[in-house]
Order: sequence, then C-alpha cells, then structure tokens
Amino acid sequence: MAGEVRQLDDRKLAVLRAIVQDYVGTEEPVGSKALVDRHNLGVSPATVRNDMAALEEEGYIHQPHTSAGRIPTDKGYRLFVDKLAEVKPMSAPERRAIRHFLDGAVDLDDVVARTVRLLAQLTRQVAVVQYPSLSRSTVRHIELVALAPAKVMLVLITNTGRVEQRLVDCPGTVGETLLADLRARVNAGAAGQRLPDVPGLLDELPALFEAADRPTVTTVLATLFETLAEQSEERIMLAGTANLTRFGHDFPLTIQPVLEALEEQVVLLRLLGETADAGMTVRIGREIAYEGLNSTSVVSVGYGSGDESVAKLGVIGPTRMDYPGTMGAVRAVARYVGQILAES
Amino acid sequence: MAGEVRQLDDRKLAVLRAIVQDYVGTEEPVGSKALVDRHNLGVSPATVRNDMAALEEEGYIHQPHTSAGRIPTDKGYRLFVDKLAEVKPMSAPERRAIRHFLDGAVDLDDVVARTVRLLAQLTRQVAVVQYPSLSRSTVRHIELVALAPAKVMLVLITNTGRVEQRLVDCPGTVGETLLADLRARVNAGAAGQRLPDVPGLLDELPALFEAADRPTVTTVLATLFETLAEQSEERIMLAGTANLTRFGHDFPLTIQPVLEALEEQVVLLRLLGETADAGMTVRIGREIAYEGLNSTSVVSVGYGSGDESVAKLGVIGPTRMDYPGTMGAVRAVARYVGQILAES
DNA sequence: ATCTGGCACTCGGGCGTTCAGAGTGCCAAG
DNA sequence: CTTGGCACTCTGAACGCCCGAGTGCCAGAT
Repeated sequence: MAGEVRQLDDRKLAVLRAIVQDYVGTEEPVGSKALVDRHNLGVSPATVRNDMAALEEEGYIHQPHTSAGRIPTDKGYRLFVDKLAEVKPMSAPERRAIRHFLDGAVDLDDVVARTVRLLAQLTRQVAVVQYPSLSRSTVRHIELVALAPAKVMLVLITNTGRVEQRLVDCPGTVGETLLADLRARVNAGAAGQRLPDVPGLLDELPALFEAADRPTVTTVLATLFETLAEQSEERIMLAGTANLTRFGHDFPLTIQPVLEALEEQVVLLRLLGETADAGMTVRIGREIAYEGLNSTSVVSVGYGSGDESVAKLGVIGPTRMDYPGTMGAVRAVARYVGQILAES
Repeated sequence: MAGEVRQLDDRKLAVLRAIVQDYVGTEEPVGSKALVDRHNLGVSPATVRNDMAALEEEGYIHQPHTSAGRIPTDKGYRLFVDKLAEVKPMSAPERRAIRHFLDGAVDLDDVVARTVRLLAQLTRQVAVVQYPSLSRSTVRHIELVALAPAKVMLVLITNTGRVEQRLVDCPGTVGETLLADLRARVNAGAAGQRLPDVPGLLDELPALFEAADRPTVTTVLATLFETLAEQSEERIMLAGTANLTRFGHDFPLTIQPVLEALEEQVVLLRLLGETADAGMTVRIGREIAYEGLNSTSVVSVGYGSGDESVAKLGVIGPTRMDYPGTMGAVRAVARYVGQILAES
C-alpha cells in the first residue's frame, strides 16, 4: 500500500495542491517560478522542479510541451480531491441567498427549476437536477376518472408532489360504482406505500371483484403498475449550458460532445444514477463512462426530504474546476432542497 | 410602390437568389465568377458585378472587405424569403419517416419530446416546441381530492391531455359530501369549455352553496382560476443545441448569447408567441426583438389538433440557413403533430 | 442602352522567418 | 537534500512577403 505513495512526501503533495489551485485559477500551465512566487513554499524553484519531475513520473501532472508549465492529470485531480482538498463551506450570506432563492417556490416543478438555476449560477457551470424519483417516493393518492364509457384517466399523486397520468382503454363500459369501489380499494391498499411495493400489495385485488368486472380491474391495475415501474419517466432538468463557453480555448471540439451528451436524458440519468447514495460523488475525466464527457468532471449528490435521498443533483464542468467550491455549493444546495421538500 | 423595386429586374433578383443559395451552401462570401460558374445565368461575370453593385447599393448584400465576395444582408434574406423562394416540400420518404417517428408516442410529453427531437434532426438546428397551451384548450375534467381535513388537491385535465395540479389550503375542514357536490357542479359548468371562459361560467357558483361552505368554495375556485390563467406555466421543450457548434467560425461570441437566450423560457415563449396564428412566420436577424438572437433567424408556425392552432413550434438557426428546407420541415412536422393530437 | 472583356488595384490570409520569454533538466557546490 | 547557475528547448507573437480572389471602371462590341 505504501509502495506508490511513499514517493510523495508532504512537500510534493503541497506542490501538487498548489499546481491544481493555480491551474484552476489561471487556466494556464504553471511553472516552478510562478509557484514559489504565489505560494510561500519556503523552497527554491529548483527544488520545486525536482518535485515536479517526481510528480510527473508518478503520473499526477504532465506537461503539454517541453518547456511549458505543468498541468494536473485526471489522476492528479483525483488525489487532490481525495486527500488535499476540503469541501469549502458556503459563507453565511451565500447560505442566506440560497434559502431565499428557494423559498419562493410554489410547486415541485418550481422547486426543481429554481434549484437547477441556482446551482448553475453558484458554480458557473452546468447544473443537473433529477426530479424526485418515483421509485423512492410513496403514493399519496390515486385518482380514477371516467372520461368516456370505456376510457378511464388514471392519475397518480406522490408524496413529493409529482403527478403522473395515464389514459386507460378498458375492455368494456365502466360503471361509476365500479370505479368508486376500485378507487377506494386501490387507495386503501396503496396510499402511503412506496411505489415499488404497490404491485405486491394489490395483486390479490382482482379476486375481490365480480368476474364480469375483473377484466377492467386488471387492465387498470396493469396500467397503474406500468406507470409505477416506468423508469423512462424519470425526468431531469438542466441549466447553465451557456457556461460551457467558458470551457476552454479549443472550442467547438470540446463543447460539441458535451452538448450532445446533455441532450441525452438517458446519459444524464445514468450519470446521476451512479452517484453513491450517501456522500458526494466526484468523477473526473476518464473516470466517466460516457465518452463525450471524458474531458469533464461531475460532482453529484443525493438529496431528499428525510434522511434518505429521493433523487440526485449535480454539476458538470471542465476537469479543471474549483472542486472545493463546487462541492460546497452542491452540498449546500442539496441540503436546502431537502429541507424545502420536507416542509411541503 | 414601384419606386424601390424598379431597380431590381429579374436578373438582379436571380443574382440575389443565387448569392443566397451559394452562401448558405458554402458559408463563404461569394464572388461574381463563382456565381456564373455554378449557376448558368447566361451572362458574364462583369455583368453580374454590375448587378451586385446595384444590389449592394440597395442594401440587399454587403461585402465584408473590399475585394471579398458578397454576403446577403438581413434585408437580402428577407427579400429572398418573401419573393424568391418556395417552401420546399418534404419528400415522400421524409414524410414517412416523420410519421413513423411520431407515431410511437405514448402520451403528450412523449409527443412533444419526439417532435422537438425530430425537428432538430431534420433541420440540423435548434428546435423549440411549445406544449399545447392551456388557454386554447378545453377542460376535460376537474378532479378534487381530499388529502387532509383542510387540504384539497385540485387536478385539471385538458383535452390536449395536459394535467395541472395545485394544492389548496382551505379555510376549514372540507367534508366529502361538499367536495362531491362541488366537483359535480364545477365539472357540469366547466367541462368542454375553453379555459379562459371558465371563470365567467362559474362565477355564480358560490351563491348556490350554503353560507358556511362558501369560503371553501371560493378558495377552491380562486385556485382553479389561478391555474387556468397562469401563463407562466406555459412550457416549452427544446433540442438540438449541439447544432449550435455549426453556427460559425467566430465561435464563443456568437454562441454564448444564444445559449443564454435558450435558457430563458420567457424569451422563447415570447418568441413563439409572436408567431402569426395562421401561416408560417420567419424572422430574420435584427427583426428579432431579443438582442441575444440578433444574428439568428427563427422559423415558427402554429400547430393544433383541429383547424386552429393550440401552440407553436419552430426552429432557431443562423441567419444563413436553408430557408426553403427549414420552412418545409417546420410545416410538415407541425402538420403531423396536429394529426397526432387530433387522433388521441 | 446594355453587355462584355480587359486591366489595374486592393486587400486578406497563408507562409516562412525571426525573436523573446518562459520553462526545463542537469550539474556542481553549499 | 537543497540551491544557484547555465545551457537548451520550444511556443507563440510579430513581421514581412506574396499570391490570388475579387472588385470597379472603362472602352469597345452588340
């Protein structure tokens, strides 16, 4: 275990930290002289050069050309994030601003919309917020509405305030009494339950109805289960794409695949889905499975109304990002959204 | 009236048309020689040069530098769109592809999502689709659900399949009978009516209830009217932002304000809102009120299930776009979406 | 009156050269 | 192990050059 890290004494780590900080600030390769000038390392440039050579040897930094400064590699950022950086807490005014900004929300859509904008603004990067997921939330109410003799509108309302509706084509005419009966029984069985648990709880239901009504009951239930299970309905919202213009100098090349990725809800969902349930997840450059995002980093975290997370949110930016600041913003926003959800 | 146009005989118009077409194709200023080579105009480059000088005099084209080719101005594109170009119909295979692509949609969200992606793909530009607007559609059903003694969930279902929900805090406990009564009366009065008409039709309603119930009734109705009126809930969906990378050579400058504009739902809504109700609207460059989009053009059109439009959709691209093709795609997509909506 | 070929002129952009500055690696001395 | 010194490398900006595309204008042809 000590094998690889043995090489890196404290000063080398300090040098790496300084390189990351400077590079993030200036966006330019950083040389030995600039380093000792801007951080008081207490040693000479020559010494720093030796350390840099060692760091490069180990693959933490790299120089674009001979006689240019050094740039951190993905591995360098990784070490920085894991060992060298602290999450930077938001300042009190910032926290107040966050709270104030989120407090005006009127419904779930609005909460998510405000959150994603806020996050984009705070981090000056691209923000992604997943809607509170169906699978984690519970049923608040299920409504059945007769629209036509053989058409029923199914409306599912969750505790997170989300509403899903489906049109059900029934095999035959549906009487109002049957509908009322079904509605009562479905709600009795499902209300307050977690969505994935509902099918198991209701599978005896058709047996309680008269044979003639059973086809209708099973049809409605099938649609309900479908709605419950439907992963594809997981929605996300994003904001801050204009911040992509600050990505780098070599423009169109970097930005195009990212824009493409951002349009693929599936990609974003998988991205957020890989977030660890507890704690913050940071993925850097090549660590990201999706190719188009290989030159970006993703900072994501779960948020939720209680102590468990119902959805994820995060930020996508260049690997050269301010990790402590970004992580601080992401964590703070996630907390406040959680509180807002808990209150409503 | 003939005053200004007298200058432009048929050949000059043909030259303008050729310039637009070539410039759109090559993205480079087009000179007199290239023009006669690629279009058989039957005259010499020198003649074309004279015509170009005249066109420039009139402000239809402009040259970036002495001794460069000509580029159409906004005014030139305007003339091209109004007088020189035909909407290019989709080919039969294209139409089939459109239909096929849209036919799989399962609900309104899906229809809109598919439409916007399709449009972005067809035009290789940024597509915008507005959800069928509340104000144009009619009430299919209004559902009231008691969630807690003094909390009622209001669900509004429109004929376009859209569902809006609101939580209502009532001044006192709400009995199930009252709720059922209210539900019946509200639906009796509102079902099938256009949304903006509903408040007028229901304003006598509180008088029909007992005095004790009236506060509850008015509260619920107020929320309902709010929901009906709420313009801010008009939603849009967009796709194809990755196509922005093909905008031009002078990158970040052009793209940033556009990305910013695209994130402002308000801007996009106003943009679509300015679309004429009938026919297609093309706005070019400076004609667009919003500054950030001054170097883009917008092609938009209304779509709807019947003969009247319930919402708008459109495409945003560089002023140098293939107008006939874009207009053809926009028109075709709008038609098919209308049909899909009518069927469902 | 209109078109055309010819001609002189302009200007942008590509290309090679030069030059300064930043940064390095290495070495020998502290 | 650190440090100052030194020679070396390489990029990128600046400069000048020239080619070619394109123009405007004019005089002659139709």
